[in-house]
Amino acid sequence: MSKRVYGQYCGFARALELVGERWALLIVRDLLVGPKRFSDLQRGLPKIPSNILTSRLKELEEAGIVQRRLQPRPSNGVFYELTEVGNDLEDAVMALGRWGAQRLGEPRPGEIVTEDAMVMALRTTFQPEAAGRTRASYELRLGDIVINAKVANGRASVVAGPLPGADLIIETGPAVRMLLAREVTPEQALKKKLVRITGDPKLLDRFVRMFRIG
Amino acid sequence: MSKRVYGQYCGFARALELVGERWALLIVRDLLVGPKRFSDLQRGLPKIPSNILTSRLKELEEAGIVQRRLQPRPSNGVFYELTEVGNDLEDAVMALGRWGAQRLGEPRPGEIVTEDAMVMALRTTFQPEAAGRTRASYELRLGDIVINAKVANGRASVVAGPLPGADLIIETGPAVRMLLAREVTPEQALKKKLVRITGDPKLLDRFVRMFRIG
DNA sequence: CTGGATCCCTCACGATACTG
DNA sequence: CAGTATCGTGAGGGATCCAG
Repeated sequence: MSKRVYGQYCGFARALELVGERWALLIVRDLLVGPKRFSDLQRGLPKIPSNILTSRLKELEEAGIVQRRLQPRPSNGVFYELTEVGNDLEDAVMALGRWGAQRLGEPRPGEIVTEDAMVMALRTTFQPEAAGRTRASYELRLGDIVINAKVANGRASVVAGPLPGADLIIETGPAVRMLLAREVTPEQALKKKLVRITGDPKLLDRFVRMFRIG
Repeated sequence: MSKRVYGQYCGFARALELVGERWALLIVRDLLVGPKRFSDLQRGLPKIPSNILTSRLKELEEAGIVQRRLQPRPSNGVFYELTEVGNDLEDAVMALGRWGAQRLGEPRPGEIVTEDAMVMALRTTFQPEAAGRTRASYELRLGDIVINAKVANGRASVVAGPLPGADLIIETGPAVRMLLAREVTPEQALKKKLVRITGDPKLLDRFVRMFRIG
């Protein structure tokens, strides 16, 4: 990493030296959702070669962004988690994600959706002002990916996994992007079967007001 | 660029595909300050090989982030400027710059400070809440780099160049980082001759309250 | 199974030189 | 000024192998 240097005394350049390498910020993105083991990261980043993952993790660890933790029992093994410094990258990751989401377009052949990406996408698109005093919980299903979001007090908590008792269950696919980007209305999306819901349709209206692209 | 792909249908991954290549975001950083010609960019990024600059500019243009403009007279030639899409990267650049500035430390041997980097650094560190109703103008000199900042209505306009009639002139060097990071107080900085001012010292206190790292 | 290490191959990157 | 041309290197990609 010491060779990949920009030669500028500048915070932004320094940031790129630390996390600008290929794959590095995607690893951070997944770790922002929660600690993970090596193989979890591989699953979330199917196209990363294992040697690259190894060296990125080592670099991120040396940079003080990630730390290894030996899990006791059960589930012995090594876990990787963000340090506080690493967690501070959240703002930057969300800002870039927000920008990218606006230019996402339709999925390209072979592109996959992962659980962590979806969690971060929802966190990224959350609009606190639009939430107001809303209090609602959602379970969002995309294929076999299930995540959930709880909105309260103008904040959203988005994590992986199902949420029994959610106010609304939304079943959808990659077309959910069109919904969040308001290229279709909730009505249209339901009619065109881009989404299927279990619960009060009004909660879907609220959802697209609180989580949106652009 | 089409080969350097992450295979994920995710806004953040898409963003990295568009601007994640080495040097790309540094070019964007400089263009956020204003349109530039090829040689201006080279001057601001002394370590970038010209062929790399060429191909990055081409990629950024194809991605709709940068546009070439043929300048009529005077100063015939090609100018590069950000499109609106490119300008929308400002939030992300500032967020990353803010993170990096906190881990900047002391300059490494051979590291340089450029005008554009300094302009963006000041924009990045501006804290609107701390500005309040302040109305002040500053000229900041680092070696032969001169930039200026005007603060009014809770907003700061930071651009390159001198500002005749500025309320305060601050002459300093890379040690300005310690000041913005509040590792030294303005008093100490003046006493240790890390900065020299022309104008009311109270304006320096205001300055470090409005522009700060961390 | 997890958590890597090792090998090889290729192409993108980087340095330098040169040109319309 | 605004780039090409050329060429060497090494990081990234992909497969395979191995230890606990």
